[in-house]
Amino acid sequence: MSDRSVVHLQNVKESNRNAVFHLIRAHRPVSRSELAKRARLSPTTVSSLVAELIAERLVRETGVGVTSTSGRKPILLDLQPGGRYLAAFDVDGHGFVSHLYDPLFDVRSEETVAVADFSALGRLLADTLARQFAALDAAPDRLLGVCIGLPALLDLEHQTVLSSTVLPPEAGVDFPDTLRSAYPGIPVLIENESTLNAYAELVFGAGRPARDLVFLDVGTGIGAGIITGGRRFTGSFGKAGEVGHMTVDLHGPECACGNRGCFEGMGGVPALQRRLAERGRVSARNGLDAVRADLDAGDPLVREAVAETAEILAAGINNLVNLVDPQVVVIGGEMARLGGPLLEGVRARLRRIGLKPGIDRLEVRFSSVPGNLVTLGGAQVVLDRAFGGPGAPLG
Amino acid sequence: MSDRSVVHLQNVKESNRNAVFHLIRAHRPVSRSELAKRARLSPTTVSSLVAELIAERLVRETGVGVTSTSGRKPILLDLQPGGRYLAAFDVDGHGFVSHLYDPLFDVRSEETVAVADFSALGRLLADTLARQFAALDAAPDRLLGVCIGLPALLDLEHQTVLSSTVLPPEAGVDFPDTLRSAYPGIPVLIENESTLNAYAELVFGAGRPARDLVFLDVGTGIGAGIITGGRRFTGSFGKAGEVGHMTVDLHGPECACGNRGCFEGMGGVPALQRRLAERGRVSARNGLDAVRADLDAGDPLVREAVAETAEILAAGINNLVNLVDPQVVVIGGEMARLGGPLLEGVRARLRRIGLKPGIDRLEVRFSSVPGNLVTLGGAQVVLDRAFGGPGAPLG
DNA sequence: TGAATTCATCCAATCATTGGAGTAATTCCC
DNA sequence: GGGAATTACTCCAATGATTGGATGAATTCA
Repeated sequence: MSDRSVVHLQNVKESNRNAVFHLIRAHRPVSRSELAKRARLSPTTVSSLVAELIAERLVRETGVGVTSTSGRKPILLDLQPGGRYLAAFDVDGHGFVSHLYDPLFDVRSEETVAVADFSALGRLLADTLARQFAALDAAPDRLLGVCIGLPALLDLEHQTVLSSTVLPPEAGVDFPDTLRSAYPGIPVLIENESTLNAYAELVFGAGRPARDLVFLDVGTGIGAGIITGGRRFTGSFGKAGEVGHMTVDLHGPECACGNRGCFEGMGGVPALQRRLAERGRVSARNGLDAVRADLDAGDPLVREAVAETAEILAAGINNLVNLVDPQVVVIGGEMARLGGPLLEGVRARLRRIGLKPGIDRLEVRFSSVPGNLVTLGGAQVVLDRAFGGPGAPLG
Repeated sequence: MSDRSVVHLQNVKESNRNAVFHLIRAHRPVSRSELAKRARLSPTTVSSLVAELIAERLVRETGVGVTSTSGRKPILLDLQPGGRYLAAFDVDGHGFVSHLYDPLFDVRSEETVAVADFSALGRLLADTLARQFAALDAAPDRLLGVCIGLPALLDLEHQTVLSSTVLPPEAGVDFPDTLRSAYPGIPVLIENESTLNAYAELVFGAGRPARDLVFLDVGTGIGAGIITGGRRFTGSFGKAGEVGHMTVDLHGPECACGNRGCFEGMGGVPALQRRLAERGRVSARNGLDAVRADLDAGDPLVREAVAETAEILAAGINNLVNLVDPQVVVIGGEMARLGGPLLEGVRARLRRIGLKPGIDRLEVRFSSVPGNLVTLGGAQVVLDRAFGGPGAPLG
């Protein structure tokens, strides 16, 4: 660890190449000369680094730009669509989605696979990826890396799966290694699903750019993905964000975990359905769309039940805000289907109970990113790994 | 921000010089040859960097070592005691302590100042420092930096004081600037007191080294200092760790903040005194030493009251553990005077309510660092700033 | 006493960035 | 329309930092 900070000369070039890549991504299309100014590198250096990026199929020249004054027009550089690929899987208890992105984050290939036998998960992931590459008529050395998004407890330092309550037990913990041996030399990363949700919202989400963000996944259970200082944060044992069993009511109802007044026991979807049932408003379907309809129709008893849930959620959010102090909290999961009425309830309650004046600067919203948050976040993780993004190091 | 990652050639040397400094600090006394192996730098480079460090009075040759086998004996390098200084203040509502450390973290000068007129705080800090340097007969260019530890809300990005409920209002927010103009060119940093407590425990604390740690200051109020991934964490608005008003009991007693069942309202010292009073066990003195005595004497009613407090504390700690997932939680503040009986109560309760198996790996203890945690942490912050430690960058 | 070993330094070479000269392309202005 | 000015990019020699190999110094072992 202590020798991490040592800079070996060959790293300098790589580091600057990555910096130039990030600058192109952030300001595309952009000229060499502008890159030199932004990076504070000499034009010579930028030219040579750009030449490398072009040779690696990451960047291309894309025409000429305009100058506000006189002088030669700049050659604009942009990322090369379809030049290299970022693979990301979104795995759940039923199967997985595989997305192949290019560095522009356009989906170049998509496949959804229902898994019957999870003991073959590793092979299925590898085969799917191979199929997708074959369909694109691209060589696998065009792959920059793979990220597997998982609803599981992970040891990120050793990149191993510890356990999961969502995946069938026969999935085991070796499937990332199966993928690794199928693609030797290509980084295969694993990351927690909630964390990827949060990361995708941070990187691709609307609103002002944030460095600290919490994604709250409210469904049957409640889990959180946490970003602090622009980095994915998973805690020392990989279980940061396991907020479901945070105590919000010492004398509340008993939870399956043995404690009382757990956040997910009182704020999750089952608790809402219980509140609806108590009021004689049972929604037969599992989904909450019917509840949303009742809500919009103005049913006062349904409103009451949702308002109670909003209060619980606000209390839990307030707890995590007092601890993590993010700029943005994103609410996702099944509960988000309740839409505006729920969100407004949470916001109003938060304004009442939160610490002033910080609470007024907090942004609480639903997801604003189109597409699959897990694979988007996963692709960004792969990009970070390849080009030294904020969450990279370690390697 | 994006041009941060660019490596300019002159940074390479500085970065490696810093790496060598850290290695000397970590493995002292140590030879050039061993440094080269550890840093994976060539012997030549190490020699030249060490020569610079010696010229800067940071390092000195300190004799010869032994080789397990044959061969020339190595010249051992060590930090130079009293060569350069790290200044750190611990400011509270009554005055401040000033400590001058050397890079070995030996206190070279200590002064305690009671402040009558806080509007002159900046000048008092500067004068105290000048007096200390004069007494040491050292030039102020030997100062590597200053850190002011404050019980206040801070904007660390702009290094400004936002507000404080502990400091008298006449202290204002400009006193760091007064110090800055008194010592031009010397970095004057500010940092939150709780965060420094946590940082000092992380860096100097006993037990296995941790990368994620929470320091819980339990007194009249409850505040937390948080370290994640070895970095001081203060959140986006500087208020991370304001756990005092975390809800632990939605139907609990009303708090001054307007909510019910706040952590500090139920787990702080006043709540304990209330519990004692309810049982006819009033400790007249403010301090908890008398309570500790009753506890040790085996008074069952006092034990009961302390056990209740331990349960509340465990619930709050469990909440923050589920969110931040640290390896270590350190309990400090007035409440720590209750010693073992309280700690055991908290641990036992945590084992019952915490998520398995993670909770069994969590270490909960009192402070294990002798000396002033705030100035120790502050001195480390100054060192980080000067030599690119984990929490440094930005500059 | 000599061979082997380890530590540290000197020196020429290497790698990456830099500054300046040189070329290319475009606008301004006469 | 053509020259001056301006901006973009590239070639080339120079600079700064690290490196590898040779050299010298100090020590142990046989």
